[in-house]
Amino acid sequence: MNAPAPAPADYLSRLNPEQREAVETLDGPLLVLAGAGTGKTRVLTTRFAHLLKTGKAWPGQVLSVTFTNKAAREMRERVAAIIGQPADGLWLGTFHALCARMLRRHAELVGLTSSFTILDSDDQLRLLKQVMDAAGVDLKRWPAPGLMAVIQRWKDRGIVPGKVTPAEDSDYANNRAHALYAAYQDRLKQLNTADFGDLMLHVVEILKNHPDVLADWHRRFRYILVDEYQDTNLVQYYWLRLLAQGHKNICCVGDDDQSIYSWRGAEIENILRFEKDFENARIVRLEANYRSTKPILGAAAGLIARNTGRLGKTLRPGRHDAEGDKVRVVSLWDSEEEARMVGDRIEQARRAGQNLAEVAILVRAGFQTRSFEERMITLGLPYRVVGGLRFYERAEIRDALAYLRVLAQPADDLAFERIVNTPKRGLGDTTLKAMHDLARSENIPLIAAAWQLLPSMRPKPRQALTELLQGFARWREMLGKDGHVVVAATLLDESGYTDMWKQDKSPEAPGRLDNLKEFVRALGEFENLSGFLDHTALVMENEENATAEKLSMMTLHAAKGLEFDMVFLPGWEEGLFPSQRSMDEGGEKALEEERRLAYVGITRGRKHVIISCAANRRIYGNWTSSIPSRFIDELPPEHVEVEGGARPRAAEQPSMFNAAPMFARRPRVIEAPAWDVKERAPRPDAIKVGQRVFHMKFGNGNVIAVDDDKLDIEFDKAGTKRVLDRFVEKVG
DNA sequence: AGGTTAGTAATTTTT
DNA sequence: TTACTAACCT
Repeated sequence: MNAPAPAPADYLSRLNPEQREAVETLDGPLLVLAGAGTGKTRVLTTRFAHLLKTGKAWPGQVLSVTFTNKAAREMRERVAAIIGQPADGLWLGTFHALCARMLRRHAELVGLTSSFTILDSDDQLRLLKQVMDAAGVDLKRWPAPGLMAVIQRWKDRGIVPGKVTPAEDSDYANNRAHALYAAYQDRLKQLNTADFGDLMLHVVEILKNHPDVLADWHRRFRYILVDEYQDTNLVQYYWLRLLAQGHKNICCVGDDDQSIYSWRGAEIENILRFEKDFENARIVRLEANYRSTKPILGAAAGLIARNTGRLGKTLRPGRHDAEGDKVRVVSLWDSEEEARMVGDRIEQARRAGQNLAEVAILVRAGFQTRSFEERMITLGLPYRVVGGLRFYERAEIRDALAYLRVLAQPADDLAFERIVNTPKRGLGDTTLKAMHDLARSENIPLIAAAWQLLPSMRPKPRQALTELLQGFARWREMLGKDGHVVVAATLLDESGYTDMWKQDKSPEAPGRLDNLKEFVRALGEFENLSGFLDHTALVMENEENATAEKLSMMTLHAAKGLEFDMVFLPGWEEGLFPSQRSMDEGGEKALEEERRLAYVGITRGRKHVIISCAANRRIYGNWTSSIPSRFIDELPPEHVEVEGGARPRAAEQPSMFNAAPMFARRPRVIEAPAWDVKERAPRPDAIKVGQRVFHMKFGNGNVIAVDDDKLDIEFDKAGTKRVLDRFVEKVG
């Protein structure tokens, strides 16, 4: 380790000049702007190695932060390979895992003990409901999830209950949001628990208010590495800034063009402001892309150039073999035809030898996968849907976890409440209410209240409850001698929980029993119960058997960081993508985020990208017609090949009739108009307001507004719709 | 206490 | 269309 740095190190010679600069600039603040596919992970891990090889730091003196457990695991593996030993003692992990670790050491400074438990989102909501209920809030009028979102946003911004400024306040529940926030935080402390947001919030408070503690951490961490910096929220930024104050050696890697989580509290300003935040900061841009073909890069670059407020960065092909097919844009009549088109092309590609594991369908919203799933089933093409419910979020796993939590922490009211009547024991609202009342008035845990209430209960519930309480006493005793795995299995059997699913006739029941077996097995990988419980709270992920050759379907959000040979991007229609809802909420900023999402989608593809839009789509049971996404028009034509009737909308096309105000604001716009001129030029019999028309899906109606080729039509039967003029015929 | 039915709402979700 | 919740009945 102490060996002098070897001459031109071998691992450096494999890097391109900009990557090398990012690796070798070790001291001082550094922002690495890493475009998609430019070797970000390689830079991150090589930099870690370089820190060690140059003797600048010991492994334990480097703090490496990621967002996902997956990224943390990958980095850990690669670092372990570099240092030639298991990377166990390293400070490498997700923001939340690292904060949990720090908080365990200083818990008492924020009124917790070091054995605090971490709440999952389910528990958070139930607890908040109780708090609101106790405060007399009408939960129908003010649903708890709304307040939960407000509180989470506060926590994302590092705001503790006393510090809610009027500007940051919410009028939720008649201006009681901040009071309820305070009550919720009190309750969390009483239960010795922290929710996800608290992990960051508490640690930042500690570092802010206890200079001695902060100095300790400064002594420990000489170098800080941050991945996906564009996704950090304010409290994460505060945390990093506090920790970096000591040595100022902070290296943040990210891409402002891939910032797609603002709705989760991420502040793109963090990355945009980097140079101002950290004095004498350097910026290195990684722009050589080793992943995709030229047309794919050209299309992506042209699209993202429409965004304002970028740090600026243009991907260029880094490979010599980057020639390839143009990006295809296919327009179809309806969503069923779209699903057929995608299925057919995948089938065709497979016949040509394409590995299905390298094919993906990326959608804006989860529900869109359904029509593709149906299609793949009919065609017999194997697929997997990535995302959705994660292992530890399944009801049966949460129930089993709740049993174990009561075992480990009898005072865990939320867990006890969850399982007290699961399986059904005849203990309903009335019994639960009595327990709650007693627990609150005596200030004791629910389970203690339950013991006290036993004598006064009616025989039937009394017997059921006695059995459960004695069960816990017995299982807890077992824990000392039999080991946690045996106890867990016994507990699930004796409590009647497994029987509940064995008797369940629903088609999911067998799968749930399998999950429970897997759960007990996973438990065996941990030395003790509390280690396992921490893991499940922080590592909520699916372990995928990625071995099988299946095509993948997922949301664009879930696709960030992945790559495929062939990528389908369906549903590029106004309203769906960009999402109307987003734009209603966030305006121009939201539109830019949608555009970044489109950019992320296109840059997932190595060789083939197929974008499609459907003129008609069934949404919530009824047919809705839509027009192609503006993002289709924004693709540089020279990199795109259009199939079907998709055309750019005239508003953004140079023409004698519109002055195209958008061009004025956007200097870096595409020059060439050359789409399919033949198709759009002749429109002799333009439709006017008041014209009676017929539409294949909606029947007859009257035109009430005309916007170039888009018509607003009041249909006799189907209500008012916006459709393209080419789908209607004049009547009368 | 628990099951049934009617009404309503509906993105994205790294931890 | 579906999925979840809240009121309603047994």
